Amino acid sequence: MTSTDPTPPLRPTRQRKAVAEAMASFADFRSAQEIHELLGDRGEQVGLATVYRTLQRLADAGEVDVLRTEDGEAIYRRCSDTHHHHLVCRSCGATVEVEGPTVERWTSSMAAEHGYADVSHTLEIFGTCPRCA
Amino acid sequence: MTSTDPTPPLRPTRQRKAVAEAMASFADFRSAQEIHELLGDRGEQVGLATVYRTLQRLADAGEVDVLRTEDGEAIYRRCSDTHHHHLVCRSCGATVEVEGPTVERWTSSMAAEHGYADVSHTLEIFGTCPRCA
DNA sequence: ACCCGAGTTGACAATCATTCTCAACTCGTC
DNA sequence: GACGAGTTGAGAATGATTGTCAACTCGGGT
Repeated sequence: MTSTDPTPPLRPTRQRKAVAEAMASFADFRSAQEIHELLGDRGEQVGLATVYRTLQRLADAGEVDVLRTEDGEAIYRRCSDTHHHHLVCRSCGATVEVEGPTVERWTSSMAAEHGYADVSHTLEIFGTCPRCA
Repeated sequence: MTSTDPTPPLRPTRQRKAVAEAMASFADFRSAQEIHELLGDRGEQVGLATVYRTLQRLADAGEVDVLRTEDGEAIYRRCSDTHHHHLVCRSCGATVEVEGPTVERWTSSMAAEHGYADVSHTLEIFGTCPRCA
């Protein structure tokens, strides 16, 4: 293997910083297009393609969570670095990160019971938050 | 209420039967396009738009499950009528329906803890099935 | 300061799944 | 056998996302 293939250099460009800042400025899930728009409002001119590329990197790096709306659109949100799930308000989008050993254990045992290995899972909870109730 | 608005008439057309049969012929998740193709192979000529429409009806009626692949494509599968989740093989797509009060309870309590009402959730488990291991 | 190559960017074209449009068609019924 | 509502299909339209590629920017030498 000739490939040491270290972390390929990542440059802190104006655009990347702008996206990172934008992501830090809201707590719910937003679509790439919305984020792009938000950048425009802030006066930070960033190409849509770049927004997509950057969000993808961030997602790969585990710095943002990606979800799919009912109609298949990808939405993003900054997140903590530990494994967790989301409790999302159907009406206003307010999001709470939740976690706990219960589900983790349950999914593992279900998988084991059927002989599945290398298990991972996705779990999202939707509801109406107290403020929207 | 003037609206008795009963089940709007649903006609058992050749196309709808064909799709229903097709859905019964496989046990994993397939995309609308794949299902359309499968119909073609079977000699049942059905328009793509109709396949989409029919799948949507079936999904609304709860007769098929819909999932989103990593890249946002919708995939369908016939399912039992009770609430359940899926254990899907990442490599061959083999699917097992799983259910249990544990998760249901966990999600409810999490929601309650944060004051969320009207809760629903989605949960999918991915892994490598025994045959693909 | 200046040069250079690799990593980046952006405008725009290209993809691709899904939905829309609407005239022609089919069912079950009268 | 005719009627009207529900259906269908071909193709256009939509909309998110990705690809293309020439121009640009960074940071490390020199």
